[in-house]
Amino acid sequence: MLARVSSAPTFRRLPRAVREQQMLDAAVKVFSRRGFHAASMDEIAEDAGISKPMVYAYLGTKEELFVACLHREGTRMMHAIAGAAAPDLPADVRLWRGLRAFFGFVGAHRDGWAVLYRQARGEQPFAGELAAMRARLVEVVAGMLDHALRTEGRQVGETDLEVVAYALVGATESLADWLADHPEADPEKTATRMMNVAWQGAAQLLHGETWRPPAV
Amino acid sequence: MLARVSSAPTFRRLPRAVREQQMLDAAVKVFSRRGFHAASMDEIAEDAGISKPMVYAYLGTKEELFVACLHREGTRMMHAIAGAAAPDLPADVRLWRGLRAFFGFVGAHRDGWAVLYRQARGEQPFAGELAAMRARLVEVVAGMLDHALRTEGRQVGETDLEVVAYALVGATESLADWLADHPEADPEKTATRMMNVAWQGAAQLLHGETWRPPAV
Amino acid sequence: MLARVSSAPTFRRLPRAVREQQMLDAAVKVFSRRGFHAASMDEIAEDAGISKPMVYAYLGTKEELFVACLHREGTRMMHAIAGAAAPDLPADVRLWRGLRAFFGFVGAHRDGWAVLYRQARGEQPFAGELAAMRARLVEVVAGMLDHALRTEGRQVGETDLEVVAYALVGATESLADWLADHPEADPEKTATRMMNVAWQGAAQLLHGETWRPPAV
Amino acid sequence: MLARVSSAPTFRRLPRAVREQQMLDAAVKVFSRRGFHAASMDEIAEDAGISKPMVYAYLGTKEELFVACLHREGTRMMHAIAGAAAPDLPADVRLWRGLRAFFGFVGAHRDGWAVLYRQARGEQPFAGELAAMRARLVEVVAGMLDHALRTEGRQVGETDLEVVAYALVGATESLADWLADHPEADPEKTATRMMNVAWQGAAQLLHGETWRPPAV
DNA sequence: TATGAATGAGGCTTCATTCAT
DNA sequence: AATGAATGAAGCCTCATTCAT
Repeated sequence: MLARVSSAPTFRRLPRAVREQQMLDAAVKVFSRRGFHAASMDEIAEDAGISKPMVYAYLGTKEELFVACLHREGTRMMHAIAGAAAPDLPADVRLWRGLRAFFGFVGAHRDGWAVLYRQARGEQPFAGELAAMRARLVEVVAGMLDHALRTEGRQVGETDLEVVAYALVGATESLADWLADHPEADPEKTATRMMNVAWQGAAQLLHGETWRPPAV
Repeated sequence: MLARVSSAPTFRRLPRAVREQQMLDAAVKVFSRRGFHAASMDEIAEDAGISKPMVYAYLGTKEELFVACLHREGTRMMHAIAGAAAPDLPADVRLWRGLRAFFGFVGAHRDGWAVLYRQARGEQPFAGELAAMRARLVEVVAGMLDHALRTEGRQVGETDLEVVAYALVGATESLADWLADHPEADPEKTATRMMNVAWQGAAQLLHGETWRPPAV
Repeated sequence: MLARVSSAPTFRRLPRAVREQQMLDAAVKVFSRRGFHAASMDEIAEDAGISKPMVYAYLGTKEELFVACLHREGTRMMHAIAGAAAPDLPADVRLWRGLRAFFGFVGAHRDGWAVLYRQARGEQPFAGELAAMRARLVEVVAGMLDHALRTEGRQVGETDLEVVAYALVGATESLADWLADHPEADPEKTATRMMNVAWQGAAQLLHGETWRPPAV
Repeated sequence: MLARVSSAPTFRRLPRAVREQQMLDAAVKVFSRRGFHAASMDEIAEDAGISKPMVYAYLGTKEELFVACLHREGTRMMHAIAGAAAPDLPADVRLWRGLRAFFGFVGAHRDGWAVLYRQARGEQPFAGELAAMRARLVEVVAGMLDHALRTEGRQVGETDLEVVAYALVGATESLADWLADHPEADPEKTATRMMNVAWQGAAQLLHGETWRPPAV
């Protein structure tokens, strides 16, 4: 009987950290392609090249897995932004760099982050995770606006600030969606457009030029 | 477990149109509360006080039912807006009235429209339906901007227009979400805030004050 | 083309009440044969000649199904006993008739009740249901003892009564197990034996002949 | 989800006998708390502070492990009883001491033996093991009764003896259950009560006072 | 000796959808 | 017109058990 030739390095039995990343890669891919509900744990496991029980052992429930995806991708995005927009720069520069980094990230992960994020908005169980992420963003943006306002010697109610920040974040998310749907679009150009809308609008507010509803 | 329920003495043999509205009411309610996937045809039928086969006979598949909901609620909203913002008014007045009507509608259907809409964004099968609705909105907004621009003797590339309109619509949707989540918030005030962001930003654009990325 | 001959009465589409009994019959059979855990819903459904979803629709979870079995069989047994031991008879006659009815029932359902009951004692989720049933029995027995004692002009502490009743019930259950495992054994004879142990022991107690631990 | 735990700095490389006892301790604990099926090898291994393959290497299959638990605890109990009830004592003294030792043991291992035993009664695979243990007990009790009968110059059929012994053992088990469920109860008092029921009842039988079913 | 990595198999449960009355 | 009865299909999750280091 011929000796069994040792098979080429098939890379079985990898350490946990590696497998976890493989799983998350697969999960992001499948969740993005199919959506949370239509995605099946079977497909994710198969795509990760591993058996289902391992996915459960390492990353838990389908929901927990989705949250883990959100977490990893969200953290990556946050890092990309934070690395670009240092807190000691002037507000407009920070905003611009932040936006550019954001759209750059989204553009580079067109089938990862943006789609994932879009899925999450509609599914109740992820409200918490998402709210936290968006809250961090809103807070940052509101902080920038507030800082700029104070520099101009002005001040605005907290709710006003929050709502405006919310609108800006919403507009940005909306453009991110748009970008994800238009593979040929240029992230930087999109960032510029958003900057135009955002900054010009905000600039007016900063200068006290408030629009008021006409007397009906 | 299917409980044995004594059938309620409801009115049988209603005309089809009435029954359909009852079903849609129930469907909107259940879809909003549970989300598309978590909603079950059983619950919808029960909530409508009717048997499942009737739902299928009248409104088809679960997906078709959801689309029907989207359709009815979307149409109602469009009517509300269109009725408020006559096309012969000046752009700013139209925008204001449109926004006010929109947020008024969302505020009045906090658990209907906004939630439904949010659900739909994440589910692939409804991309088409939603894209159509948003496209109509974007088109209207872009038209308003374009009209105003031309009045000023200026003109902007089509993509630019679309993207800005997209941003405005996105910001508005975002605030609609916020409104849906804050039952105590005042729709009119929210509309005012949105108007501030939108109009001030747009106004700058209209006057040619474009922000440009700094030379890196 | 030949007309399709109407198939012989295959008895599809039976009313709910009938199907429920069929399911319970199958469930009792399978649970008894395999034990709660080893029993599979698949086998139960197949044995009942129906699809699994119907079982869930009518009788709920596996646990709920088991409880339903316990309930039905327990109730039947209680009826058998109650019908035999009228409350206006003297205590010894009641006890005798009750025991005879009990062992008769167990003997007639050797693969139903006794086995089911035995399964239930070990599984945590059914503690409640079982405790309730046994409590009813213990209460009845204790009542009989108490009644007899009072007739003799004597009285015993409540805990004493409960514990003695518990012991009698335990002995009875034990013999029921024995009977279930010995298909050839005669229920009536077993009842007589149990009566001997129980009544003679109780009789002594009734006459105040208490055993006391010797001085160590 | 398998949490990433830094391995505790336990003592490695213990002698086999020690490790086995650790495992059995853990197994008894987990089986008692969860029941045979709900107990997982994972939890047992973790509770024993050891990896799963070791459990399999030392004690085999889950079933074998359970049997090993039953064995160890049962043997301990038997020793406790045997040590207390020397075979050369009079029957009543033996019975009393045996019962006292038994309930003392159960009381001292409320969450070990009694619960384990209760689990085992319902699970088919352990019928054999349990039957053996109970048979030994029944035999001992029957022997005592027989011995006492012969002392009185009387004799009873073997089945009669077995059944009566079975009833006594059943009553005792039942009270053991009761004791396990009532942490505040006093084992010695429980033993006294059982002795009353058992001995009084048996005593009558020994004296030939047999109860007979009335001619119906 | 000791363990982290890995999986085959199988069970429970749910749901959209349709049939027969 | 209307519904109770019925199911095929599929998904999540868990677990006992073993391999390779």
